[in-house]
Amino acid sequence: MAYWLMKSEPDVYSIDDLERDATELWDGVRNYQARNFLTSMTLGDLAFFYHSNTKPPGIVGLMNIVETNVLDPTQFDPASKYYDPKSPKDNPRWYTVTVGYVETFNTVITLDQLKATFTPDELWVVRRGNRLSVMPVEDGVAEKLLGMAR
DNA sequence: GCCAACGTTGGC
DNA sequence: GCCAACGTTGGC
Repeated sequence: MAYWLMKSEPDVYSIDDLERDATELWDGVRNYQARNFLTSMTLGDLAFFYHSNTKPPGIVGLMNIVETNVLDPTQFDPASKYYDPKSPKDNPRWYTVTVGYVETFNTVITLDQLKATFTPDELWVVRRGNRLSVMPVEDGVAEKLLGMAR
């Protein structure tokens, strides 16, 4: 079982939205490196939910992966902001996962705390200028994060 | 295949 | 709202 970190702007989709919905198709990722991480996820993997573009940014909870290699339907929807007219219908570019709600942490693990605890090599989210929205988290780092959250 | 222009992300 | 970082696009 692997650990991941996935970002979302809470104004767009938050941990509270996921708690309400129970599961959600994680659509709209349009970056190849992030897509490759999504397609390498397996059932039962756990993912930290990170709120970006908010005050304070940080890890707010935990999700699990309940469905893998799901076609992202928004790539074929001209009305969607994630529409990708260059994605071939017979060889779609964008696959993702369905996530399930696991828990909301009692306190946000803020970006400041993350920077104080982990090096940029240990946790990519503290890398300067990092824009990747899906990234792996090493087991040891994940266990430390769970300890900080509880 | 290079690289300038452009668009987006995301912290501050 | 600003702007640094950086991925993508498109002209050549």
